[in-house]
Amino acid sequence: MERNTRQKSAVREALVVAGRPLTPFEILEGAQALVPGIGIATVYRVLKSMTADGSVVPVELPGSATRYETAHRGHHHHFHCRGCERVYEVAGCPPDLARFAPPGFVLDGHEVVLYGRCSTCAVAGEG
Amino acid sequence: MERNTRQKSAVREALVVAGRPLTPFEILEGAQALVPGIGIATVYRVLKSMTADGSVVPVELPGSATRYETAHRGHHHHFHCRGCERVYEVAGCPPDLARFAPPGFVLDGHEVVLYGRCSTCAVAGEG
DNA sequence: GCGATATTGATATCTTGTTATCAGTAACGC
DNA sequence: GCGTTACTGATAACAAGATATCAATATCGC
Repeated sequence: MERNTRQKSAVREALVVAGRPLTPFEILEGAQALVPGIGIATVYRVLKSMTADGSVVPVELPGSATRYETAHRGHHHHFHCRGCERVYEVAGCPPDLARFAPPGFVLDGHEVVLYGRCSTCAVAGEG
Repeated sequence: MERNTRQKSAVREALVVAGRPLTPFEILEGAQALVPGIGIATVYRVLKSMTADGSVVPVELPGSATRYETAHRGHHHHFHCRGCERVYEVAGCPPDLARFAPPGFVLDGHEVVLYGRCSTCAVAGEG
């Protein structure tokens, strides 16, 4: 039978607190604040089971490692900061994307990724 | 001094003929039709130099290997077929994406990826 | 509290995409 | 046509992300 462990709670909590998609390594850092000593293997294991049970969903963006976010967040897209490499959730979605599909193509999904600088990096001018 | 070789021409030709972003392996297949015996290492080498001189640009999409397309094709996006995994170019672009960026965020680029079935796979029902 | 066993942490291993190595080949200025 | 040397093909090596291994530990029904 599945057991509730401090490690699983820490992973879930790290994702909830962040409110944005995190890489396994970012999750590790967040979870270590709650459970010192937690290892990356455990993070991957927990993410795998949470993805399987649907409580967490993978977020794949161009050219970077898979991130994870809590499920049931509604349709949304992402903003990828070029300064800190963090990914943020953005509400809203361009209407009528189907008109861009070539004739005869069947559209069943889409992904929009915005690039630029988050409020912190825009001010700091870093990166 | 740089030399023109049949291999370089074959890689370029494969990209031009396809008219869509190709993976290094797809390029290899296309180039082998022109130059039997061409190897994957050469494809990578040629792509690297063409990317460096700007005649070819890398196309990174979520969850798949980097593809390459000829440069100077103007602003466009891509359609990723779930059936054959081929990626097609799509013209057009949703207007006013800046309104989706959170307050204080500076937008300097975007990527739109459409998913579904290309005309061939839509008819075949395969995948 | 006890015991069965699911889970963990450290690390080795695997996978996929890409690059380096190196001897043999071919492009091109002459 | 020749010679120099950039280029090629086969394959070993790398890199990064993810998974497997295994002894030690912690959870939870009793």
